[in-house]
Amino acid sequence: MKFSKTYEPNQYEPDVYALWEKSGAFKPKQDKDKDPYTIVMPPPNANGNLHIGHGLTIALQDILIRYHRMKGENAWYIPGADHAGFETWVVYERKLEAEGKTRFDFTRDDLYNQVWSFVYEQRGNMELQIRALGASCDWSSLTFTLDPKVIDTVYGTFKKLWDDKLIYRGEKLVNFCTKHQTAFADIEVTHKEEQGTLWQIAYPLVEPKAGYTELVVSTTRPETLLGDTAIAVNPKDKRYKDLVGSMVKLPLTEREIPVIADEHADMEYGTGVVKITPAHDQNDFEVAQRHDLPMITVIGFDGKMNANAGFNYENLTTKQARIKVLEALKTQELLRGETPITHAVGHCYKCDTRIEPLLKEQWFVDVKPLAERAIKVLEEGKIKFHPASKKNVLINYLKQLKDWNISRQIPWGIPIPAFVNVDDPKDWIYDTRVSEEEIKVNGKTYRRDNDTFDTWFSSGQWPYITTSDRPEHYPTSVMETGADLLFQWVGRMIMLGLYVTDEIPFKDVYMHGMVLDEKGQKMSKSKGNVINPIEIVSKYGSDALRLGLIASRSAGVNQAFSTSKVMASRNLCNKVWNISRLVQDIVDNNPVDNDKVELKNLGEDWICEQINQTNKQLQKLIEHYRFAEAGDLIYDLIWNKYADWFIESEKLWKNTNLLKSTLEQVLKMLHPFAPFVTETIWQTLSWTEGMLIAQEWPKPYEYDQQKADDYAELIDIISNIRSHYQSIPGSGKYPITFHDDPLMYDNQLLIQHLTKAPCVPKINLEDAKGLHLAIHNHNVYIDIPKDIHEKYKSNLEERILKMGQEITTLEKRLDSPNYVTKAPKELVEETRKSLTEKKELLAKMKSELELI
RNA sequence: GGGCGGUUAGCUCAGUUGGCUAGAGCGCGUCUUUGACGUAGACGAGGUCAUAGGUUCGAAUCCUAUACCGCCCACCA
Repeated sequence: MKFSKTYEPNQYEPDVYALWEKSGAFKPKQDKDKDPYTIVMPPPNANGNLHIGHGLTIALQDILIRYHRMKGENAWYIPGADHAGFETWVVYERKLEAEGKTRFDFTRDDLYNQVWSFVYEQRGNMELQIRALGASCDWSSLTFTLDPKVIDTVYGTFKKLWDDKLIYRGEKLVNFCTKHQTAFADIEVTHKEEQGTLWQIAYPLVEPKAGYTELVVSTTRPETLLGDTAIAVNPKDKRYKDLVGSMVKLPLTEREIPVIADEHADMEYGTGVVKITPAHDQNDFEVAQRHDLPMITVIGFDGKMNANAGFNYENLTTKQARIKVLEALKTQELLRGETPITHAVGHCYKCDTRIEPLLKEQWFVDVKPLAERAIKVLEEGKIKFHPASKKNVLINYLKQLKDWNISRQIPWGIPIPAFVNVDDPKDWIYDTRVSEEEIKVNGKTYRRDNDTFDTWFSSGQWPYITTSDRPEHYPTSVMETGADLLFQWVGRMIMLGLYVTDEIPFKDVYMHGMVLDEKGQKMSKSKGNVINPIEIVSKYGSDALRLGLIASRSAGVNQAFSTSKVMASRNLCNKVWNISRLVQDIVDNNPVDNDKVELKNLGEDWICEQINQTNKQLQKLIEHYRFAEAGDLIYDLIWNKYADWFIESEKLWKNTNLLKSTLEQVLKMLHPFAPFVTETIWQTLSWTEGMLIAQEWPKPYEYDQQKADDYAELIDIISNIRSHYQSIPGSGKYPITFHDDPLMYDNQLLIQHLTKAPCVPKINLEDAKGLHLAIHNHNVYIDIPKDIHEKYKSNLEERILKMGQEITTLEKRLDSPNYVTKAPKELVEETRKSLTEKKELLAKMKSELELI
């Protein structure tokens, strides 16, 4: 293969990925002497396409995996696919709807099979996209969330919770979406601020008492009045003290309900009297439990009023019922007023339907003991969080966590392995024969629960399910996922991990923020501002997307996507490509018959120093999850050091073996960040063997520090000369002269080459003329004609002024006795040194000015 | 109501335990057919680090308050 003039990612990426996959490089080594390093990929929706957030996730995880693989660890990156219960179900149900069918036309098993084939058709897409992003994951260990081993483990956990009495079947208020016909966990409900109305309604006392004939309550949902079973006042409320125990007439009905005393009633709010509708309000439900009140359901699962609401209201939607109730109240002169309010209302996160709290029998996990254990390990710092602040956020969440409803009324998911006695609704048994609708046990007939598990109940067990074949990889090394999943996923993995395995599921948690659109807005299909990662890949290359995504991004912070960063990254890839092209060219034209790497020129020690420093720093940054800084660092090495100085210098020196060696090191260090271009180069270079992905992380060079420092001085000298060349009036370049300066003398050619000076002769001191530059301890002259020198005077004066200011600053600092005594010695010493140097420079510049 | 985060160059953002002249990319200006790269090279301009106090020899960094902007959680009827 030859190097083309520009790097065309599309031409190489698919082949390179195939090469890696075929070679088995993605499989973890089984070397017992090496540490395992494990990352479980958060399983993308098997049915969906990847979004830009996946691009970020995979970039971060793959950087870690490739780095640790090169460090010689047994790196294992485990891919997954999520059946995404509710998400996929919504998509499928829409499809059914389009075909004029509903879920009720089929049995659960039929539906399950249909969705299975539907997902199976789509699944390849997602996996291809993961490949396009360069994920070096072990495909042979891909786990689908409905694989038998997942279901087995989930059933085992359910049974263990059952036996430990941490699972119970309870009739409680659940968050119900009447459109999707399923319940949700609390965390899945989206709360939105809404404008509403607060109506004041009078409930007449059966027997007037203590000067009252009626009590006025406030409500935002008058239609639920039909299900009221009490009204409550605060026990400390003196106004109503004597009324507690009295009965009021429930408007629009024939019922009479009691006045009770409960803390829930807020004396400050409205009249201080609150209606209690236990079957349709979480607080009221709790009040009813305390006071043993009846619960009357007046809204059905279809979102319409039911028979309990009375024949006037039955079958009306809640909206219609509200209007009718208000009209009736008005007619009966029981409406006492209305005020507009803003309040938070729960909505279905998928279809935005208002969530209806309804009484329903469901399976609940008693989370308290699980949460307590999780809180303990978190407080002990056993799991490190990036960003660190997420730890306390999670602890606070776990402290107030309520019991977890794990039943979902959708067919697409893991069936709950529980059966109920057809003759005794309290008699539930655990059995995994979920494909049978009815089973017989001990002569009794049991009917299966048709519900499925909440997806997070199975995902919450992901780390130990996916690593079960190689237990040495559990606990996993790091859980990298989106910050939005802290509660619903990370928290549950910790709780369930501790409960089932007695171990933490992962040692570190790294949470990335959301990738916003270029304007900083959240991406959404409805806004039409979604960026497709695969489009970016085809336009700029996978490496460019990765580097662009990690740039300027820190843990947990939402940040805009930036095309300019992607382009800058694409340019870097092209730069490395061209560096390699040149190096290959030099190697071809300057063959050597050995492979001994020798440092022969100043800049060679310097580049070795720079590579070593970058290597050391890079490792530190990756290990601390500072990806953006790591990306910057390697960019800086390649572009500003390797290409701009070393390669430019090597055009003169042509140290073939060193060029080979340093290029290899640079490619290795860049590889975790830009795997495709670096591997493509590795495969194209004439002398490299094997695959870059499987190379060892580079070892530091030995070099001469003095020589490296000398070259750093040359860089300053050359930069200084270039800068002056630009600011000297006119565009002419003039000879650079010096006298008695070994560094200058030894590097005349280099200086000439890099400054494009016409010549760099050594002269006698008395012949020195023109512009005098004093850089470090070097006296350099730019031999400009006298008239131009005159014009240049103001420039010199400016520099003198600036230098004077710098000196004053340093002097002030050193004059302060506190600084001298309290600041670290080295720092003070450095300040002194710097002051002396600057003073010398100033003197030189002043004498220079006098000469003009 | 509770909690978390942000405010640094024209734009998007870095800046780890306080320490030398506060950085990057893009953008901007001037110059450049150099043995690879114009997706390039050289040079340069641009910041009172939101505001006000405080701690300190020293603050973008720590503390307090204020303003504005985001996000998350929450049953206010």
